[in-house]
Amino acid sequence: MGRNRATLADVARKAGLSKTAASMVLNGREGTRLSAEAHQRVFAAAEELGYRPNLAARSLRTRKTATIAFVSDIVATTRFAGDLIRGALDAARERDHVLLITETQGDATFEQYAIEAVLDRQVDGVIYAAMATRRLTVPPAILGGPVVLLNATSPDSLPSVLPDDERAGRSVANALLELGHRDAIALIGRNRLKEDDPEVSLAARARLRGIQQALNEAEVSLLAECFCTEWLPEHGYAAMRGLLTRPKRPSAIICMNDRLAFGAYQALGEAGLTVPEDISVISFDDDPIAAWLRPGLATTALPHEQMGRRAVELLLDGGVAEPSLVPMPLRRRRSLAPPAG
Amino acid sequence: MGRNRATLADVARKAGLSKTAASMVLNGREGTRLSAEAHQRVFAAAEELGYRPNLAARSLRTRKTATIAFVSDIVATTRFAGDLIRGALDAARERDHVLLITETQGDATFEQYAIEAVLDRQVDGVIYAAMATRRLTVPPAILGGPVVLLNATSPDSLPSVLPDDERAGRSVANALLELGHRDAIALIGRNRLKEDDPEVSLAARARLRGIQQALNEAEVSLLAECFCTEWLPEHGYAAMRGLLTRPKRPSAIICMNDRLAFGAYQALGEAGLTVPEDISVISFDDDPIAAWLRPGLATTALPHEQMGRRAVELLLDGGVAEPSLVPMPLRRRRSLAPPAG
DNA sequence: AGTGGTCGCTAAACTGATTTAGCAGAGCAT
DNA sequence: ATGCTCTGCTAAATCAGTTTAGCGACCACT
Repeated sequence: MGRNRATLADVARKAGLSKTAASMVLNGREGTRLSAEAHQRVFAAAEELGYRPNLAARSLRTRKTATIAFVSDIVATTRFAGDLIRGALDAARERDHVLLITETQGDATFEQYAIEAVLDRQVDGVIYAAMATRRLTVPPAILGGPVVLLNATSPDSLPSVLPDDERAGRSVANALLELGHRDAIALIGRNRLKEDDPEVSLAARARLRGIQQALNEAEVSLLAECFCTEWLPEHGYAAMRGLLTRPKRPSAIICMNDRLAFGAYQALGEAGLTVPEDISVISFDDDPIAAWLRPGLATTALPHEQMGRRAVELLLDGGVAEPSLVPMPLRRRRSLAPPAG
Repeated sequence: MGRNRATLADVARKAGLSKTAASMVLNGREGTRLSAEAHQRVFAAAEELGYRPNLAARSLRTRKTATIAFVSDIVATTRFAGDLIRGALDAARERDHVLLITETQGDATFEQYAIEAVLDRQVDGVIYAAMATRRLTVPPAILGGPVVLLNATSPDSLPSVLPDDERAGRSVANALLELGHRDAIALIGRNRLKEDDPEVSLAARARLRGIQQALNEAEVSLLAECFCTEWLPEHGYAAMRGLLTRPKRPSAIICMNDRLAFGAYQALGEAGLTVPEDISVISFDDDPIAAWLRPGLATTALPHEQMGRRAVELLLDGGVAEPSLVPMPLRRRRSLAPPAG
């Protein structure tokens, strides 16, 4: 890979100057008293030789690598991970940095390995990302340098980036209230484990809190709440079927995520009901499937790209210790309508 | 990040030996005549000091970084990318390597930047990956070192990894033939552009060829073929609606990917038809949605994790120039049944 | 006694950058 | 003539490893 590259010494020789001079010119050092002509000659020589500095040599000396580690539990394999990484990649490129990606797969041995691998490579900082928004404890080994938590918080009060699920909860509830839904709103996706254990999820609790705040302000209470052991389509399907056996049919459904909503759609379709004429549906995440459903599913988007970007910004540009909340925009699609009758 | 780490000199001093001796022992060099006792002392000292070599210093000398560049057009943001990356990550870890990830976003400037960034970091090799299986030309700059194409081929006859779409096409057609479908099989997703331009897609042509081979062998011809401008749910939906207006209703549908099949399901649902009793459906990709559909969608899985793994293996363990085809396993799900009546 | 070979180990060069410390020459004042 | 400052530049150290060349002690053989 790229042998015979020109070195700084080559550039200096060609410019008829010392390595010191060449180094200073190319790094744009202030306060050196090198002549304008010397500058010219160095730039010309570097250009002509296609000089690119050897970063291994540079970082040996400076202890900077212009490289950020992106360590995640399992995020790189999630449907959403791409956006997290893309945002980070973009922000890193803008700052002339590059991303070293590793995955721990939630396994302590792998984590140990990943941490050592990135520390050995002298990365300038670590982004520690989680798949599910949650609280976690970071391995002490990486605390020697800058760390930003992505989609996670920790007891160590490190800078962190989280989606603003609580506000998203309010948006979702308000979207229904504005359309006139009041006494027949049902919720699919309650889950004690997710709501109570911050190491499992922070999103469930925050979304729920947001929804309840908005409903309380409007003095509305939920018609029904369905508990689901997981947030997968099959659970949304089962919950929706359950709701349809009740005496009073809901006018609108809030699902805790899009996959549940997909399941709900399936149950509604089988029951011969149409969205949104018979029932409105709204949810969270903006999974790609939300746009594919017929009609399109209104939802609040997890701003993964923004979050990845923000994490890099906090890491390189410096950031505060309190969590940085990234807004989740409401995607209005055709699954919303005023209540029938 | 990791200041005050012990250096080789520290280890050597503690062991009462020279840096040379310490280096040789720790690298397990054969043919040095260092005593067993010297080995002991070095290992003990390294262990005690928690010594980890500085990789910048090492690679300055050896020109090896134990780092692989994963350069993709836009793959890192696709739903499937995660698996590609995970496979590569796993294989890399097993070989004590790490992945540097960049994206070109199909933009020449970004590509230039990405290539320079990875070459500057002296990576040991490059995996050049594409989102859609296709032919492409790799930037000459990276040809100085080992390169493997992932999900792509190039005119340069570089080692490459591709899914075996043609065989998948045969599996798909055979699955239907085995169930007794013959004269009422329809195909959704023909697309001249994808079939004819290898720089757009290699998958479309290969899948089609496989399907036609299997049908020809059974002396069966397709009832209908629907052309789609894209392979998105809405196009599958439209195509399926079109098929249902014809005099003879198909007994089975082959969709060129799962998103089309999802659209087809939607149209079938609206028409009050059930899968698989009225119509069987089978497709390609094993998008997560295939498992979420009701009934589950039979499909041939893109073996992304395997492919990522294979790419690293070819890169580090050496590989041949002809494309390495990775089988696409058939996922049998409930969307298949013998033709009605 | 001299020569050659093996054993166990080390000094020093080398990789390619950054950075510190300082030198030669010009200009000016005393 | 001397001392001082300023300008424009460079030699050499440094980072932390790997690698080359070779040294001294000991033994065996002629």
